[in-house]
Amino acid sequence: MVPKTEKSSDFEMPARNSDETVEKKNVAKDMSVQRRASARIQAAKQKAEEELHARRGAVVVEEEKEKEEKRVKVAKKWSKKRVRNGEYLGEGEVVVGVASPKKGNNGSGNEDGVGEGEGGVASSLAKKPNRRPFMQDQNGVGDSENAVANSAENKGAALRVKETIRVYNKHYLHFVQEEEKRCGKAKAESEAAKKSKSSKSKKAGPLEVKKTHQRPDLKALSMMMTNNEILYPEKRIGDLPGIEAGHQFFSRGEMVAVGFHSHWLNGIDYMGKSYGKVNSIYEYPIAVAIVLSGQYEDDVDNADDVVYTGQGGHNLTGDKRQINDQKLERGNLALKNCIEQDVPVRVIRGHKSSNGKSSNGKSSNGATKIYTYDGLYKVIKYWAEKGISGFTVYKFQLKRIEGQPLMTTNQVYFTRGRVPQSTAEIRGLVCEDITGGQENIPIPATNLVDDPPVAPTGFTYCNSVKVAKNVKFPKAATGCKCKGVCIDSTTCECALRNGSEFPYVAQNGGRLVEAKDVVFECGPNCGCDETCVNRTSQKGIRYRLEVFRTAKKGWAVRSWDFIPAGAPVCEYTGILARTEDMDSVLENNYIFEIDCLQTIKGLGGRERRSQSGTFPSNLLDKYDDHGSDGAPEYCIDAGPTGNIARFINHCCEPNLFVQCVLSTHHNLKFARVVLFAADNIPPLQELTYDYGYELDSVLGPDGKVKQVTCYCGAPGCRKRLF
DNA sequence: GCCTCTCAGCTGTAT
DNA sequence: ACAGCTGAGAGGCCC
Repeated sequence: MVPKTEKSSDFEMPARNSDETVEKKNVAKDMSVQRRASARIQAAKQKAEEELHARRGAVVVEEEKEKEEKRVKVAKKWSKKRVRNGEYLGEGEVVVGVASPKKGNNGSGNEDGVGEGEGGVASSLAKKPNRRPFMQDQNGVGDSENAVANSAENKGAALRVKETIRVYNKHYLHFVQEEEKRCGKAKAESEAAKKSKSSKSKKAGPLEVKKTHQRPDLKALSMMMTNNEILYPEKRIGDLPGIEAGHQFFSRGEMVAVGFHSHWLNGIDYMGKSYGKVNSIYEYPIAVAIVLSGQYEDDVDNADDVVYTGQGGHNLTGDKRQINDQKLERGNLALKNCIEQDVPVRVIRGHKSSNGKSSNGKSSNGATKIYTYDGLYKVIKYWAEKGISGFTVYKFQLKRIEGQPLMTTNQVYFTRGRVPQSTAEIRGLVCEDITGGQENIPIPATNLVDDPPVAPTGFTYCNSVKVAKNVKFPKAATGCKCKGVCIDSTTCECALRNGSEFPYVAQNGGRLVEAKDVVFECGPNCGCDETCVNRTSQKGIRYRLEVFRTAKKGWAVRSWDFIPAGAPVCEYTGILARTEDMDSVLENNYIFEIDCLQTIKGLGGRERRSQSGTFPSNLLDKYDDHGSDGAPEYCIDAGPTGNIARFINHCCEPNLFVQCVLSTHHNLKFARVVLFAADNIPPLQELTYDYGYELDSVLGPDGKVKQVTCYCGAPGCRKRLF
C-alpha cells in the first residue's frame, strides 16, 4: 500500500487523524500543541440553554405552575411504590412533592439535563388555554413556517430526549447493580445453607432464593416517575419535539422514559375517557401511539400501509393465543375514534436483532430488540373478523401521512443487518487488521474516499501505554485480598476505594454504572482473578471496530456491534510523557493530557464529575501530593505510537466519555484514560468523544488565540474545536 | 369529586 | 420460563 500525502482540503478540521503532518512548514515555533482533556467546557452549551429559557418567556411560567401542581399530585401517588422499590433513591434524593432540578452527572459529564424545566421546550409549544393536547396541525405534520420557528427549539429538544434516555440508563444500571448485589448475597447464603445442611444432615428450613433479576428497567421507570424525570409526562397527539421519524429506541423502557409511548407493555397508548373532562374537543378515548412488535422483518420496506390487530382476548399467562373475543373497548375503541376524528397516531416498529454475538464468540450486547419511530399514520378503517383461533379480532388499517421524511432502509431496519459478516464483504478494505494481531479482535480499515484508497500509516500500533525514558512510573500498589472474583463491596479494598461500591455491573461483560472522578480497579497485586468484574477495562477490545475514511474529518471509528451504555470501548494508549516535554513538539494532535486531578478539583475550566463530592477529601489527600494544581504534569502521546483511540474523532455531542481508571497503582497523575459508551450505540454509528478543549486556550506562534472550526455536525455543535 | 380496587397488557432477561 | 407494574375504568364513599 502506497502512502499518500493528504490534500489539505481534506482536512478542514486540521490534521485530525492524519498520519502525515499538514502545514508543518508554516509553523515555526508553534505553541499549538493541541491537547485533549477528559472534561469538557460547557460555555457554549450553557449559553444555548440560557437563550432557550429566554425564548420560552414568561407565559410559560404560569403554565409551569399549573404543571407543577400536577407533578406534586403524581409524586404523591408514587411515593409509596418508591419506598417499596428498594434502597437506591436516585439523584436528588427527592422528597415527595418536591420537584428537583437535576444535574446530569452522566455520560459525557454534561451538566443540566432533563429535569430542569422538564418538558420545557415542549410545553411552550403544547400548552393551550384549555389544555388541548399537543398537535402541530390537522395532519399532525408541522407546516413549513412552524418547522422553521421550531427547528431551533427542536435541537434543544433532541438533546433533552438524549439526556432523558441517559438518565434512564443510569437508573437502570443502578438497579442492575442493586440486583446483582442482592443475587450475589442470596447465592452466598444459599451455598452456606447447603453446607450447613450437609454437615448437619438435618432438614434445614426452606430457604427461598430468588435468583432472577427483578426488572431493573421497570424500577428505573418507577424512579423516573417519582422524580418527575419523564420528559413528556402528559400524553400528546402528533409528533413530540426532539423525536423525528427514524428515531431509534433500544427498549420499551426508553420510550416510556421520554413519554413517547407511556407504557412498557401495552401495544396501544391512548388517552382515556378522563381526558374528556378537561377537554371536550374530542370524544375519548383516542389513541396516540402504537407499537408494531416483531412482525416487521418480513414486511416490505417503506410500507406505508399497516394492518394492526387490536388488543384483548389473549391468554396472557399461557401460550399467548387468542382465547376470547376482542371487544371494541379501551385501545381498540381509541383507534376507532381516531378514524372518526381524524387524529394521527405515532407508529413505532419493533425489530428483533438478528444475533447477539460478536466475532469473538462472546455475547456482545444487551439489545435484542430495537424500536424505530416510523412517523405519523392515520387510521383509515377498521373491521372485525374471525381469527385463526376462531375468536373475533379487530383489525385496523393505517396509512402513513404524506409529507414526512421517507424512511431509508438503514433507518427502518436495524443496521446490524447491513454489517459485513466477513472481510470478503467489506467494501473499500485497505487493511485487514491495523493492530497486527495485538487486539482480541482484528480492526480493519476501509477507505471509500481517496482515489487510490490508502490505509492509515505513519504510526505503530501498540495496545498498551509505553512509558517515556525520563518518566518515573509509580510502583504497583497493594491490592485486595479477595479470592476468585470480588463480590463483597464492604470488604474488598478496591471497592472501598470506590466508596464501598463496585463501579461496574457484570451485565454484558461489565458496564460502568456512571461516570466517576476516578475508578479504582483491581490490579496485579489483588487476590482476585482476571474474570473479576472490577477489571472490566482491562479486558481489551470487545466490539468489532472499524477505522474508516471520511471526507472532512480524516479517519474515524465505528463499531459493527451494538454497544450498550456504560460498556468500555478502548483505552487511550501511546507514550506516557511529561507534558512540558511536549511543548516543543510541532503540530501533534494526538496528545491527551492526564487531567484526572484537575477534573476532580474542577480546575482549569474542567467540569467536576461529582458535584456532591462523592470523591472524599481524605481520599484526595491520599492520592494527591498537592504538587500539581495547575496544568497536568503528564500526558499520553499517541502520535508516533498508539491504538484505535487515536482515530476517534471529536464531537460536541459525543457518544463516548472519558473515564480515568487506576488499576496497577494509585497515582492520579498517571491514571489510565479509558473511553466508555455514554449512550446505547447502534452498529455503524461513528464513535466520538469530546476532546474537551477550552475555547481560546490554544495560542498560535504569534501569541494570538488560535481558532479551529469544528465539523462534528452535531445539532449543538460549538462550531469551534478550540 | 375523590379514593380504592381490579385487571388487561406482553417485554426483558436468565436459564 | 417467568416475573413484572402501570393506568384505565368501575364502583364506592363522602360532602
